[in-house]
Amino acid sequence: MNEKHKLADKYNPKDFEEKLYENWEKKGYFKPSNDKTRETFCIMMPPPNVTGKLHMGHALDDTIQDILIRYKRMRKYRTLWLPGCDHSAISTEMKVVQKLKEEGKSKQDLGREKFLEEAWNWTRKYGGIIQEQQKKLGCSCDWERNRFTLDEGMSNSVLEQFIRLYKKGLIYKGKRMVNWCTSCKTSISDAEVEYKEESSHLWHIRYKIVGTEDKYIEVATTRPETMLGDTAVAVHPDDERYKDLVGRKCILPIMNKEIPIIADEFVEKEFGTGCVKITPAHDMNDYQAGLRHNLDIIEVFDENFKMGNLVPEYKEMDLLEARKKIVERLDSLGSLVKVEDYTHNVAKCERCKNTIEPKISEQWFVSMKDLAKRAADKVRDGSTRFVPQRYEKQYFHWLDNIQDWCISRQLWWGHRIPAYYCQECGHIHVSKEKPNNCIKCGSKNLVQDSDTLDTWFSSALWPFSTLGWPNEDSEDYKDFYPTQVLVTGFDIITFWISRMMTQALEFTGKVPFKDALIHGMVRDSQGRKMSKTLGNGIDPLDVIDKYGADSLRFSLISGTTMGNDIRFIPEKLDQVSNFANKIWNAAKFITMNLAEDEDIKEFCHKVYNDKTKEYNSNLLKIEDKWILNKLDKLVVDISKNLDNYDLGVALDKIYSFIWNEFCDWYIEMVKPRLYSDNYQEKVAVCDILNHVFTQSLKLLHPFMPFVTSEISDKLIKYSDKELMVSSWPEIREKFTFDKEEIIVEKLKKLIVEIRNVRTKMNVHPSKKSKLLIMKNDIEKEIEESKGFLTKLGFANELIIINDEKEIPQNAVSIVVDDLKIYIPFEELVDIGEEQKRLETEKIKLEAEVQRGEKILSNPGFINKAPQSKINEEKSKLENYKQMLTNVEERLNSLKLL
RNA sequence: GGUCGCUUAGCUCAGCUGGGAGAGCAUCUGCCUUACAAGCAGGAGGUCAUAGGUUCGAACCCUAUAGCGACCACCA
Repeated sequence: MNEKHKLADKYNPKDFEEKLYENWEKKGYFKPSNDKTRETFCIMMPPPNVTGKLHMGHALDDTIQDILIRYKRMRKYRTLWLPGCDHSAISTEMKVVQKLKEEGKSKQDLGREKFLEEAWNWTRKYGGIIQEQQKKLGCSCDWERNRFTLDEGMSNSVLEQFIRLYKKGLIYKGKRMVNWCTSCKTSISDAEVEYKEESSHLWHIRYKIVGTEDKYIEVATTRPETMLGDTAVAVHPDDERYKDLVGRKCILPIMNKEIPIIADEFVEKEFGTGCVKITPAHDMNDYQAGLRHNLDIIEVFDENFKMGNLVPEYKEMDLLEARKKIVERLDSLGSLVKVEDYTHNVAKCERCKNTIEPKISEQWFVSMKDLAKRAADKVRDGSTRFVPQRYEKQYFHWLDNIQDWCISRQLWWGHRIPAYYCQECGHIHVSKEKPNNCIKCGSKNLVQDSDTLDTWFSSALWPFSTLGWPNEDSEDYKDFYPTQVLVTGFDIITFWISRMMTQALEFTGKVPFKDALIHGMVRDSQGRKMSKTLGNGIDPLDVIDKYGADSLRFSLISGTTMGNDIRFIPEKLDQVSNFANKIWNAAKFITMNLAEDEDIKEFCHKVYNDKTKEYNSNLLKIEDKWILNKLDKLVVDISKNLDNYDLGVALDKIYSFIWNEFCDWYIEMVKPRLYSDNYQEKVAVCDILNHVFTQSLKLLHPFMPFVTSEISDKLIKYSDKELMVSSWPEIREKFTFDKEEIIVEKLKKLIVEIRNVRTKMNVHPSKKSKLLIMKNDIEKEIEESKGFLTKLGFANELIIINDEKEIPQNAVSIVVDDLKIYIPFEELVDIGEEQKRLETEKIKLEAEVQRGEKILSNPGFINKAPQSKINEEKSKLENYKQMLTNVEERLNSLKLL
């Protein structure tokens, strides 16, 4: 026996998963085919953080992509799944800063050059861990095309992008109020801010109205320390309470300064006292109001967000401490009216969770309005499609309300902004290389902007920069762009999808992908987010280690719908293990029964002709035709599901085909032939078993690549192709064996009935009896199916009878449709029980008949339902009537006994 | 406040354009049947959140309500 045929005794994923992967990679199976006549199918992997580790979200994302890629590869598309990593500016920089801090050093101590060196070292050391983990998951991506957002090519794309946008006037520099992370010390975009509820207080402070002795205007604030920088108090223009105060002035306590009382629509009358203090330097709304009313902007804090020098007493004081002091002072001045408890949302940095402060600073922006409109239109006209469609609303909402995109970050790790400032005349040069002289004044004293670009600025180019853009003649770009589908979570529709769309349309004139496939979030078994703080995260690597990658993949896909969140239920893993084990055992059974090599070579592969794609009917028994027909239909179904991204449905179908049809029925049906003395028949059975099983494994392969390959590659002796590079089963338009399928389904029902009757009569399985079957127009098929009918019907003999006279007087009759079977009564133990059983059945059948008659007498149904439906109901009714008659007959015959 | 989603068996979820309620797990009964006890064969268990509407017919379409969740905006 050839070594290749041997499977291990038990399913143990550790024995083969890693080996298989290495082999696939070594053989170059992940690379796109060289056959350029084939249609291409390309997915860009959303680049994970280079510093990241694989979590369940990635596992889901990668599994979905791998399924699609493997499927299309087997469908003989020229598939490319391009992997890569993102330099993830803030989080990497944070980690390196942290490391330096532990060594007692700071970023500034090192200087930019050294720091970057340090960051690169760090990246090389810790980066790429995630890619090793993706390999464990079985991701069949082309590692030779692996990209990193900071590599040379990608950096060049980014420069090109910046310069082109700048020259077009779409990038500008401006002074704006931005979100400033006080810990990362950089601006961040709106999308990177998250809000957290905190309990605090609402301080009511009164400002004395100028020209009065004891009239005050009362404001409510959560940040009393900013009052030093107030430049106005605002009320709503329609607020009757304060109407006469508008235009007057009040006195800012502590500062003893007169500030105006203004009216502005943004004030909500119902909130607090209806009066707002305006601090343009430290609040987004106040800033806007300040611009509208031409107010002074007075900064209260210094650049480190300590108190500034407005009141020398507070200089460099911590903000919270200053708040305390100022409140005390206001209290002593009699300006503090009351303090309320209050919970409100505080802006936090998404990355470092520290406080965000609004800050006015000079930043680079991309003007988004026109770009956004184009991006939205391309989804509106269907060029790019969201799956599920409902997510396009989120996309539209974002783009229709777009703000300009702040792209500069005060970080070092990233793409440095290619802007050079002349130190003499201040002229800004934007170019890839540093110019030698200022084109305006000729000075050689040029200094590059110290800021870097937002991470998403480079990610926005991912679908085409990875393929060689801006070189539009590059082979990959020509071959694979635009890509087919982008797979990602709904959380980055705004961050990423919308930006890829805008940039792709601007630079390539095409949408970057046809479909945006959006999946949900993986949650814990109680539906909570997996998070470090809760400690409820499940490490996919642990799962792989314990259950194997296939099990993890299965548990993430089975029974789920695209776009909905997924609860990760550890118990599901047991289900998969059982399934894998089931397949494993089926494979063992088939290998075990395979005839010797020489004979196989002679006989096998006659049942299915690879070239004509036809079955050789002469060699097929009825049950073979049944399973083949089912298989053919399954192939069509699953292909359709996969094309529509209904992965969960597809997986569950193949699962139940393998288990419930192939294993539970077909293998059992075929056993008598397999154990028979007719050698030729035996080999034919092996051939069909082999065929059906390997075709099923192909269908399962995208979902569970390892176990299917291990089995198939060891089982299929006659194919040179390994499973992952073999062809998808033939998708047929017509099914050859519909008739046989129907007959076998009837026989199955019959067998189930026989077993039921026996069970109900407490007949032990080991007890065999005769079966008599009434001759009808499918006699030939019955004859053919004698083998399995006998085995599964617990019979020692099956006799076809022609005449009712041949029925033993005391026999149990079982009727399914037009099939009638009789079991001699002597084995039936308890007549009373049988009578009871039949009576219950009679009641059921009577109900069925009633129902059928009711429906068919419904004029609405008869007039409006489709004819096929009506016919269906009619034939059902006929069947039930027939069954009812039979039951009644049997009851009568029992009574005679 | 705006938008969207979810509510189906004890648990976790399917249910693909309206036509007799499904799977896995759990539970119960009977089986060590020579691939598999990680198994086989059966059973029980659901007013499909609630209330209306459309329809001959609704888990599915429409309208409201409730609970849960997400996203966006705002939160002085």
